[in-house]
Amino acid sequence: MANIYQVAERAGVSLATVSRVINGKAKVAERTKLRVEKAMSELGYRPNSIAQSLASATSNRVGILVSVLDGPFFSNMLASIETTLRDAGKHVIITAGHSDEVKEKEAIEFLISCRCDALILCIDSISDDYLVDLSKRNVQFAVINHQIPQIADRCFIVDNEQGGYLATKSAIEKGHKQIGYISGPTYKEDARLRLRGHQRALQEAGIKFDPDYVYCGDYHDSSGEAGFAYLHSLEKACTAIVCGNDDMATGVILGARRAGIDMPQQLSVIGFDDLIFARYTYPSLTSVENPISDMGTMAAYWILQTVYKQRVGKVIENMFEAKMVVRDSLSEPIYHQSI
Amino acid sequence: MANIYQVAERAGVSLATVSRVINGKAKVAERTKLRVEKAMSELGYRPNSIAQSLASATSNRVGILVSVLDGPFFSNMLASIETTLRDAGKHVIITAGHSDEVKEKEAIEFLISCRCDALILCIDSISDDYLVDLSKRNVQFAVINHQIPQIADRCFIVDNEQGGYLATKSAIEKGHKQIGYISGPTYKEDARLRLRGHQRALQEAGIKFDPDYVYCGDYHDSSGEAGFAYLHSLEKACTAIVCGNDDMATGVILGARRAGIDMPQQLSVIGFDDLIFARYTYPSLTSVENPISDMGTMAAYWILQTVYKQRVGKVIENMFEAKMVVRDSLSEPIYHQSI
DNA sequence: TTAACAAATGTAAGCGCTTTCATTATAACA
DNA sequence: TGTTATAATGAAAGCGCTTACATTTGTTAA
Repeated sequence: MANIYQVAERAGVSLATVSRVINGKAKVAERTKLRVEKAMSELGYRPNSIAQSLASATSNRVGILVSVLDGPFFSNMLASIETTLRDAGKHVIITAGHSDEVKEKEAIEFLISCRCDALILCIDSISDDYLVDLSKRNVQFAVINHQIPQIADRCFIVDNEQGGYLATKSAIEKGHKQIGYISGPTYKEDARLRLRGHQRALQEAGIKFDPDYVYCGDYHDSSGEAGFAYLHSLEKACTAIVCGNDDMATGVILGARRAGIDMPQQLSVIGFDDLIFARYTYPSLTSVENPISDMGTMAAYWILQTVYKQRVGKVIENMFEAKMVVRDSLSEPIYHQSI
Repeated sequence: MANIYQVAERAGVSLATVSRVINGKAKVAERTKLRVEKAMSELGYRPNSIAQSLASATSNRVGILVSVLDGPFFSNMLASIETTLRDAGKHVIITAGHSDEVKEKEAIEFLISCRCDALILCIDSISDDYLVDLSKRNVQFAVINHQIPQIADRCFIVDNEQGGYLATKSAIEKGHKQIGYISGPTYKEDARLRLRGHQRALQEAGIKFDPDYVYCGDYHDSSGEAGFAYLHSLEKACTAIVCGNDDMATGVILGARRAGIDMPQQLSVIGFDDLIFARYTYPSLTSVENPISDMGTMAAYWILQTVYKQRVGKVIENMFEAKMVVRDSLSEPIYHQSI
C-alpha cells in the first residue's frame, strides 16, 4: 500500500504538506490541497494509523472493560459506545474481566499496555481505592455503573436509589402492602442503594420495613429462586416481590411457577435492568429500565471531550434517571381484587 | 514511561539485545537476559506495542465484525474470541455492521484501515462475491456462520441442515405429524439449509411435505407471531411448529398464548440457536444449540495458526454439529396423549 | 598456542508518520 | 520599486521499536 512519500511525490509536494492535508489542522493552499487529494485517491492511499500513533503519541484507541462480555447486559452499551467512538475515528478494544478482581486488574493492565488513550470501565470486583490510584497514574478513564466520590466527574451511573424507590412505589400504588425484597449482594453499592430506595418507598407509604422480608441474593437467577423459597416460607406471604435485578426476578418467576403460584394474580414480581428478555418471560416482567446504553454513550462523549479535546455538542451528565417499564408481572394483589 | 534505550543503558547492553529478550526469538546468554529482565522490572518497562507494530509490520490486531452487537446472539462468541486472542497477546477490535450492506462494507474498510492483521466476520448482508474478492486483496479473514465454497477453509459454520433435521425429527419422535415450519428469509443460506433439514426429517418419517405449512419469516419475533397466525388459520392445525430461530419461536409462543392455546399440550414449539433466554420463556424453549461460541474460538485458532504462524494444539474444524436442547415447549401431541 | 567456527552482542537503517523550525512565495504598503 | 509582514511549503529530526548485517567474544580441536 502506498505511503505518504509516494503521495507527496505524485502530488509534487513534500510529505509535510501531505501530512497537513491529512490532518486538516494547518492550512494548505486550496490548489495544492486538491492536488494532494487527487494523488491520494489515485494511489488508494490510507494513512497508516500505527505510524500516526507512534509519531503523534496518541493511539486513538479506547479500551473497554466489562465484567461480563457474554450475556445481554452490556451488549447494548458496547454497541452504542462503539458507534459513538468509531464516528469519531477511534478504535475500540474490548476486554472482559469475568467479575474477578485479579482478571479485571490484568485486563486494565492489558489495555494500558495496548497504549489506549482512555478506558471505559464497567466492573464490579475492583475496589474504589484502586481506581482512585489509577486516576493518579494519569490513566484516563470513565467508570460506568459505579459512583466514586473522589472521581465523581468521570463516573456515570443510574440513580439506583430512585430505581429501587420507583419499583416498590409502583407495587404500593397497585395496592400491595406485603412486599418482599430480594437484594443483590450488599457489598455492592448499587444493591445497597436500590434497597435503600425500597425502604424509602415503604416509609413514605407508612409501611413498616421488616428486615425479615429482605433476602440477600447474588444477582443470579438461582438466588432469585432461593429468595422466593425463603419469602414464600414466611408466616405472612408476600403479594409482591421486588428484585434487585432481572436475573433474580426470573428466578422468582421460575420458583413461583414451580410452587404452583399464579402470577401476577397471586404474586407480582418486579425486576431491575429491563434486560432484553424481560418481555419474553411469562408473565412478561415489569422492570426498572437501566439506561446502560445511554451511560455508555455519555462516557464516550466525556472521553472525546476530556481526552481528545473534541467539541461534542453534548452536556455531560453523570447521573441518569431510572424509569419504570410496566408489563404483566405486576398487578393488583388478590385480596384487593376480591373486595 | 521508560523506553528500550533506558532499559538497554541500565542493563549495560545494546537495545538490540533488549529487543531480543522481549521477543524471545533470538538467543541471549542467560546472564545478560537476567540483567535485562532486572532492568525492565526496575524501570517498570512495557514495550510500546505501537512501535513494535510499526517496526515489525504486524499490528497484532484482529478485527471482529458482527452484524448486530446489541442482542444476545454474538455476545458469547465475542467473549470466547476475546479470551482466546488476548491469551495470545492479540488485541481485539470490535465493530458492528447493523445488518446493512453499506455499513458492513464500511466496517470492513474501517478494520482494514486499522491495520488489522486479520478479521473475523459474522455478517449477513454482504455477498459471497465481495468476500471472495476480499480474499484476493490479501486481506486475511475468517467467516462465521456462512459457507462460501471458494474459501471454505476459512468458513466456520454449524451444520444447519442437520439442525433443521434434528428439530423436526425430535417433534416427529414425540408423535407429531402435522408440523408447521417458520423459516428465516430464504435468501439466507442458513435459513434454506434448516428448511431442507426439516424436509428431510419429514421425508424420512414418511410424512408428505406440504409447502402450505411453511411460513417464511424474517428471523424477528414479530414474524414468528405472524407465522403462528398463518399456521393457526389453516384448515388442519399444526400440533408443533418448528422455527428457524429462537426469536421467531418466541413470537410463536406469544401469539399462541394470546390465542389462548395451551403450550405444550396443544402446541409444541421448537427454536434454533438456544439463546440465553430460551430457558426463561414459558414454556421453556426446546431449541437447537448453535455452537456459535465454539465457532468463534475455532476461527480465532485458525487465525493464530494461519496468520500468526503459531502452533496451536488444535485441529481446525470448519463444520460444527448441531445438538438438540430439550426443554418444556416440546411434548407429545394432544391426540396422542388421549389414546 | 592458534586457527576455525559458533554464539552472543552491537551497529545502524528503517517502519510511516508528525511537528518544529527554516525557507520561500505572496501580499500589502510606503 | 523596495521593504516588511504573512501565508505556504519544505527539510529534517524523532516517535520506540525490529532486524539484517557486522563485530566481538567464547569454544573447540589440531
